[in-house]
Amino acid sequence: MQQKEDNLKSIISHAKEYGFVFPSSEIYDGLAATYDYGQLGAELKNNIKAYWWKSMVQMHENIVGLDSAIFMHPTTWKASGHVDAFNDPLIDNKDSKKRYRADVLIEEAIEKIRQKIDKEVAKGLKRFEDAFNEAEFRATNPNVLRNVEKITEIENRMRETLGNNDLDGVRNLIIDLEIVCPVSGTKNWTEVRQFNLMFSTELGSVAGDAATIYLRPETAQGIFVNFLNVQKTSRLKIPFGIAQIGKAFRNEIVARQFIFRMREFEQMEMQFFVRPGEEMKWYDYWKSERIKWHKALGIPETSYRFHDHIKLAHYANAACDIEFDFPMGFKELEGIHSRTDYDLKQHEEHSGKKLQYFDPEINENYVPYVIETSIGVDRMFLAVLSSSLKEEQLENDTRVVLSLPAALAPYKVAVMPLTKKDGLPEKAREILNVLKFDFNCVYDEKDSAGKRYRRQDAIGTPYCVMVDHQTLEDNTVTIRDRDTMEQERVAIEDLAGIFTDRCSMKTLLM
RNA sequence: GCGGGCGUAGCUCAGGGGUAGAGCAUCACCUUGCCAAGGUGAGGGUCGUGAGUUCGAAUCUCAUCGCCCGCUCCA
Repeated sequence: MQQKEDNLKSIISHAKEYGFVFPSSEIYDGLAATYDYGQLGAELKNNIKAYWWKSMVQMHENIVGLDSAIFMHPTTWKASGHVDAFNDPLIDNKDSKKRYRADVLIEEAIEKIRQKIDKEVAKGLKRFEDAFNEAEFRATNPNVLRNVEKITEIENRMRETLGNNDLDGVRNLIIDLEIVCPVSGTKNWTEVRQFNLMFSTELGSVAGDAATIYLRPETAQGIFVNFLNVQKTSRLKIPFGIAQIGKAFRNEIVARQFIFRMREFEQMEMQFFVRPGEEMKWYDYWKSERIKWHKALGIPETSYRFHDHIKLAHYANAACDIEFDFPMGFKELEGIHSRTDYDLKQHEEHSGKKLQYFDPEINENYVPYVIETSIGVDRMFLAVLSSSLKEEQLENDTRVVLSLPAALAPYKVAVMPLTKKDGLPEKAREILNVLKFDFNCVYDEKDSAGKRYRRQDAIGTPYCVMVDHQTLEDNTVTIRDRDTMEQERVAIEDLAGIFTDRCSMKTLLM
């Protein structure tokens, strides 16, 4: 574990030192669990997304892309179940360690007062028997009135504090009511925390006139609400898929472990619509497709494993994760879920619109079933980065090398002149100016050749082109390989072809 | 949320009441010219932030923010 801890630490500092990932707003001491991608991180992240997009959208005739808005109609989240499932103010009792819904505790306290009133009424009934007028008693008895007033006051406070999201107010109410934990019997309460996974904001700039809307907690719903739009305009027939890459936001209680769990993160999701009854076939298909996508990167296969869900979410009839061996152990990298027709049916119900497909093959209308593949871009980034960063023992020293899959590397080629004179820099720039149309290249002429190689090793550049004196004579250069450290001499005119063969996405997709 | 550890230069860290340090990195010049760490010089830190104690705080105290780990939570 110590080893693992050190691994994550060294990844974090390497990521910062070379401009992959910075703590966000660092000059203001940072913002919890928020990170910015630096100059190299942005390249790597873009390449990861490009690999996914190419493989999912452009390599499949029956999958198309989508880019839906982060803001969605609030009813979307009612339909998806997110509003109800994650909207509770919770409070913990420090002694019993039990967690309660704050509003339920208060309501129970109100209920107790109600019972007091009922007792009072029962007492009155006993006393006056037949002459008892309950309505009048309730309207006049001082004890009852006092308790009714108390309830009204509590209810007002509860409505006000919960409505304003005034969690301290909710806690004060619990303290004032002297509510005790049913288990421990103590009043040793934590703060009240709003366990709503969704971030909310207001649409419309006029206060009071504004509607609360949410930042999407998953990109999937943008696909579901556009299901018919896409299907009708694309002429796609079931089975077909809609893929999307985009930001999602979850107000996690504990966001941690570097970029593994952030409150703002990016997802790559694909929803595959199938005929009901055929979902398990496609579920298995996508399980094998997705693991293939990962394994094509050349990361050791032992770094991956499937984890089948035993307890299924309310919407799923089968689900598994692809787990990756991160520095902190095997954790979820991608989820593959058979979501049934739950989402589309929910949206039909809440919108009143039919979200069905007419299947000409069987001459039937139905709500399609859905297989979802959902992978976190940031997690994929961490997976690639952590599995690539190595310290290698050489004969007389060590080198830090980031053995990124060439197609994902920020720079594909570093072009460098052996010396800063004799026209070598000019020649090197000439080569770079041709290559840069097809490959992200970097130029470096400072320090010794060895040192420059090491610098490129540290940022994962797979190839270095060295321009030397022989270049001026016969238009050949050497290509130095990051992983083997070996060099080969090739003609300048062959460079583009060689790098295409070795660095393009095609190498991963074949 | 609880418990533990930590915060000093871009990175790794030393220092521990009396004017801010090292290695690497960066920049300039020289040297060398195919696997880093040759020479000379330079830049860079109000020691996470804020209060307090003190003649004096990076150092002691408190609070706060942030990071890492474990538990918890989430799925």
